[in-house]
Amino acid sequence: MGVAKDVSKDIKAVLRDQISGKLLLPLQKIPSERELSELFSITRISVKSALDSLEVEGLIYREDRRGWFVSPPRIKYNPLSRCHFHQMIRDQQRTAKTQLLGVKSMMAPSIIATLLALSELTPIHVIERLRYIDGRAVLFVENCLISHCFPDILSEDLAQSLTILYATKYGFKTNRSNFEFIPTAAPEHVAQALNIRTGQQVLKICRVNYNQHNDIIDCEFEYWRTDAVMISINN
Amino acid sequence: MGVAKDVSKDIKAVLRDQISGKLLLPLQKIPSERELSELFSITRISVKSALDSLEVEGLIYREDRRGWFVSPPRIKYNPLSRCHFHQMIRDQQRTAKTQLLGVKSMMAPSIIATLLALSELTPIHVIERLRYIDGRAVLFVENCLISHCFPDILSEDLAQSLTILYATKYGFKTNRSNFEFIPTAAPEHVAQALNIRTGQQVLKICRVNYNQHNDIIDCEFEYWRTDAVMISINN
DNA sequence: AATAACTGCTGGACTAGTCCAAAAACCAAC
DNA sequence: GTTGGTTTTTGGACTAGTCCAGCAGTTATT
Repeated sequence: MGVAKDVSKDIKAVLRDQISGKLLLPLQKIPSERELSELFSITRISVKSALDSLEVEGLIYREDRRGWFVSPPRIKYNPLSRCHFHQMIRDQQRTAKTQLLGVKSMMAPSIIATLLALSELTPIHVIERLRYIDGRAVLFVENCLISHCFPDILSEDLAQSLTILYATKYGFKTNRSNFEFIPTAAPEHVAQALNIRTGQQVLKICRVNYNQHNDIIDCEFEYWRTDAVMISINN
Repeated sequence: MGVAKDVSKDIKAVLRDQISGKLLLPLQKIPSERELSELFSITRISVKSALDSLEVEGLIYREDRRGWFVSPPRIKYNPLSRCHFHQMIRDQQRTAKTQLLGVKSMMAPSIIATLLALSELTPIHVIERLRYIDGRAVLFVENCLISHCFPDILSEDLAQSLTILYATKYGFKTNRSNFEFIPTAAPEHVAQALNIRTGQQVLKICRVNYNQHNDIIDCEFEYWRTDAVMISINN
């Protein structure tokens, strides 16, 4: 889309300034597109364009038909630390919440089968969850578990940390993981859950987990709102 | 921007299909926005919106006033492997090129000083380079070196690997590094170099390098075209 | 043969609207 | 007090154009 250059340079600079100057605080609402277009005497399309650009930058985010809001600071995600979601968020003085969206049991589709190194028709469980930080839905997670490794797991509370559940109920420790971080667009079902537009940018993380015997136990697809996270690695 | 929903769903699906079906090949040009708008009987704005969305997905990219093109496969970037850029690209059967954009010598601004753990006014060299994969500019790099650690470095060929230069000329080995990966928008000078629009999404990588004595020797800012790369970690 | 000027094509930026659907606020009826 | 419509507000999607600037290829000039 027309990305802000001349007319919208103004409004971008003003908003950026207001945000960095703490006049607009995290989670606070920004005036509506129509208001801004009147304030700056430009079309709503140009306003949208400027807001889009600030959104890419990670300064603001939109909620469908609710308005635009200032983004809170990014969470630091260290893939090398064996720390589960709630712990990580708590360590950064933020509050976390997990909501179970649904569970499906099915035969592993080919992409998943390849990732999990399954050679033939194998049943898997797919657990879909939505994670919140400070009350805002920022992460959609899809876990694919090899069913026979986790008998009876569906009767457990799946809103808790799966890593902990693996350890306590099955004696599995996540020994190592393979990660892939891919900036891409949100697929339909993810966009819907995160309340963003289909095709909007997200950070996709594909993760394959190995237990202490070096067996693959599950894989995970995470979709983060890009303004909510940064990857941090110290080695 | 209006992200593709109804009218533009069509055009998105068609292009996606043509690309995955290899009817449109990497680096190949897509029909112009005006042509597409006639072909699908929709406005150019709607076409733009659909193309924008495919761009976010990483399937296509634009070149200013030249047209839209199909993205080649992403490069896998493993931050834990001590492998320099040209080596990494070669290992993936692609061709790399580095172009020196310029060198500045200055006092470290506060952000850099903090990163490099400098306590007082310290001169640094800033080396700006542009990296190409298969002839396409995909990576803008800014290296900030503490000047007194690298006497006379400016007389060297700076288009080669700095890691290698550090080792051969100064006996420095990059022992470990801290990384931060941040999906954000391209600043003005980066956008210009990469030939993308200001404010377009990029993957920003901040990296601080330590030598074998555990001293910070330099820091680096990388800005990747998001469709050109994925981060891959195995541990 | 080299260079400068022209020209068409491309995306960039923008104006001025319209219609729609979801969310939220409001208000009246129960 | 709660429920259930109605109205208002908000962003989503779209139409139908305009003008501009950079790129590339051609043509005319030197």
